Amino acid sequence: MTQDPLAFQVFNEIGIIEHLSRTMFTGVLPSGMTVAQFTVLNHFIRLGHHERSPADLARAFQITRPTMTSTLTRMARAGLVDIRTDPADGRAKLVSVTPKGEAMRARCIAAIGPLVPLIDTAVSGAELAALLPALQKMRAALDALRDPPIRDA
Amino acid sequence: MTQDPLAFQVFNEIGIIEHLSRTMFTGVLPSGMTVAQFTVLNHFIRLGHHERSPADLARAFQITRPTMTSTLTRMARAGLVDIRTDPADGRAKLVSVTPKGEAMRARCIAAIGPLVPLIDTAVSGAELAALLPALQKMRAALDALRDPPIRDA
DNA sequence: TGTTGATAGTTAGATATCAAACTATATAGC
DNA sequence: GCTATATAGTTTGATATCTAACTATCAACA
Repeated sequence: MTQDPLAFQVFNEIGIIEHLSRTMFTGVLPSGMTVAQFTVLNHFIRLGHHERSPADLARAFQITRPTMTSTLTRMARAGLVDIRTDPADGRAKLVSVTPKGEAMRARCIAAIGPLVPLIDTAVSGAELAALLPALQKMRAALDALRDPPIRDA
Repeated sequence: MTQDPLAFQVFNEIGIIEHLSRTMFTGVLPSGMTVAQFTVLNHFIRLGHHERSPADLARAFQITRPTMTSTLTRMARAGLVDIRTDPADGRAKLVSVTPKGEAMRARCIAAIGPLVPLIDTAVSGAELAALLPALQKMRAALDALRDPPIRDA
């Protein structure tokens, strides 16, 4: 039962929590919305970005470019983002959030809000506060483990 | 930047760590193997189970039955598991790991082994030890948040 | 015994994700 | 200027995952 290295036990718990929280979030998001798409919308608005290239976004989220192409294509089809070719670089494109995308992000935030008190009943603020710095440190350490250190976007 | 509720920041870090660790694991697994399939093999062998129904497995991993059907179908096709109809229940099936499946599990364990010292350079054992109980508690609390409390298989 | 509701498994269709391979454009070096 | 390498984006084909809907079987109960 506990024959696993400590690290694997930790990763296992993290995997389960990730799965539970993702399911919880997805369940309350507006129909058709996904965590991945919300994350893109949220990234722009939280950081005040206007335009970003798909490659920038892929790096920021640590996903591959093909994955980003896929998600952005769907988001553009749904009218949540605009994509134009970068006038300064023929290879690149520039993505921006449409008003519809901003409205969708607001709807998602509103939908997620009620989860906070629910989570508070399950996990105390003190526990979360204690966990956060340890997780941040671990994330940074694992991040640095990968071959080419990548800077955030 | 830090306008998110504490819980969301924690979930965000957990999501990133999950992604990094999954990528790391998948990268060293034998070609064609996935974390999901390894998890099934490991579940049987670690717990000493002989036969389990797909529904049992789905419950144990907190995934839906269709997902389990999909993964088991591929595993059976690859010769890693055997699936037979349950003689005692016409609806159910019984899954067992084949010798080939056991060998594959051993190969995966061997492949994952070298990751341990690598991870140790990034995260100290003390940090992991401190994290584990907090994560276990959080996982249990989130688990209990879901509607019908489900007991482990 | 026969109907009703619960459970098991599957199929269909969707999204996110990856690796591999490909095209197009930029940049560096000679 | 030209070639070689690097970077951006896409396409293809695979897996895992979900929800919705469907079939089959079991179990409970009137």
